[in-house]
Amino acid sequence: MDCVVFGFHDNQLKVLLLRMKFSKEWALPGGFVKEDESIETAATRVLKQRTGLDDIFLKQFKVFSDPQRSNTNPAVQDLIDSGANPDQAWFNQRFISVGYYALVDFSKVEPQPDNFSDLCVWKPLSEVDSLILDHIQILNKALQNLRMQLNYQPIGYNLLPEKFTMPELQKLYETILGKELDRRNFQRKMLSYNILNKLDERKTGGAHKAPFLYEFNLENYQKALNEGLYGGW
Amino acid sequence: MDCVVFGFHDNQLKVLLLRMKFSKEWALPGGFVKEDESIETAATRVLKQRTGLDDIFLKQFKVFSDPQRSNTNPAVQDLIDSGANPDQAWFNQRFISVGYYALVDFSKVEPQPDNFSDLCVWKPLSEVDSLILDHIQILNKALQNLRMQLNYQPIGYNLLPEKFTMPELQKLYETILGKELDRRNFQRKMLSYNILNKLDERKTGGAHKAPFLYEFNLENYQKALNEGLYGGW
DNA sequence: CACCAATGTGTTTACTTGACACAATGGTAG
DNA sequence: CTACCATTGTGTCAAGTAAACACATTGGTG
Repeated sequence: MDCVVFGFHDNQLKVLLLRMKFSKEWALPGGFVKEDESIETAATRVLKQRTGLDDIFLKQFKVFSDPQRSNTNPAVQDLIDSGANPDQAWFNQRFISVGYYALVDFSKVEPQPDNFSDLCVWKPLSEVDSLILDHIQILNKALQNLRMQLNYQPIGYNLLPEKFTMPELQKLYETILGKELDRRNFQRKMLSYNILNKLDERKTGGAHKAPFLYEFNLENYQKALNEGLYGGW
Repeated sequence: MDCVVFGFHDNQLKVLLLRMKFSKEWALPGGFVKEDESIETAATRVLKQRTGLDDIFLKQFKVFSDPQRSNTNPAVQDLIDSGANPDQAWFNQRFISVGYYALVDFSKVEPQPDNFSDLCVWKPLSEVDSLILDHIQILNKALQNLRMQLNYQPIGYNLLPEKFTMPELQKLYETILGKELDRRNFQRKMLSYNILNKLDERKTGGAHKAPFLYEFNLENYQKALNEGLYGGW
């Protein structure tokens, strides 16, 4: 099980990455599924360890099962190094991995490396180049799925603080999509989904006119997650 | 790996099911993933055996990993019965299954039972009630995903013959959705996707006015599969 | 050979989306 | 303290899209 953890900060989409102790290569957070837990449970458990957070938005997006994806594992030395080693050959067998992506509130995460790594940090997407194994493919596929999700499901809860402004939400969308949107049309479209509650507060502090704060209407948000935003037919 | 194979016949959506030799319970086609193949390959291999077809539309939709889903396997007797048995305890361990759904041309399928089953037949969705293990949940989740797919991806290739009429395509949509659509609006919307080639032939034989035949424009169809039908943003 | 169910095609209307205008606000620079 | 201005709040208009509906055409059937 491997997780692509997305966070939003500095008007950038960032991913949580680990640096392997030995090879100093970068990797996605992940872990093995225990005998008595579901994969969801494993993902939740691992993410709790890496970020300190419970209740993370998690979406399973693909199983990676190419027989060649892991049979020569460059991280073997790290694994051995970290003491958890039964037998080197064990690590060099074929593994199947279920890919998840997670959306989290950047400001609430406290990154923690695991036993195989010495660093756990946020990296802007643009600065990610090479990762161990097929992790770069997992990352790309996660991003593709995230963009797809934008088209028919709501996004933002778990990625933004509880209260946020319309411009912040828009920036999030623009960042994920990689293009700019019209401010007024965005607001109209967003409001038409009925997943937002407009609050009576404004966000002060920034220069310029203070924008209103919004929060997600969790009931409708959840409904939209299940049923999709566009009826379609 | 378990597959929900959908076919369209008699204006009904049907699923391919197997009847277990011993317990006479119904099950989805499935199989184990070999050491040296990907899960896709395994699914393709098993479907080739069950249906005789290559090149089937396959979509991975969910991994089923509840630890309780299979640890008391009602099909154990069938497995033992069929000779392929190492050790009864082996079958009673915990299994994880990757769910796929497949869309096939009903008329081209030649159903073949596997080693554990004595029957392989099409069942209308409405007549499916109980299946072994969590297969009924797998089926329901597949159906839910199929309906979702209808909203943002084209469907029909693999489910219909090469040449088909607009009313046939509409019936397919109506069947999957479980509701009726306006004939004229359906046609306009469908044509606007640019995934159909209108042919100069008509389908004769039926009573009443002979409808035109269409075929899918594979290039655009494939593009629409990848990019989705609605830009969204 | 008239009938009729089903198909091909078009129109009208309501609604949605895209492009853009203008007033209001709240720090900031001078 | 005040004019300034980037940014936000709100609205309008035109173009495009979708829903509802009408009518002529066709090809077996009785």
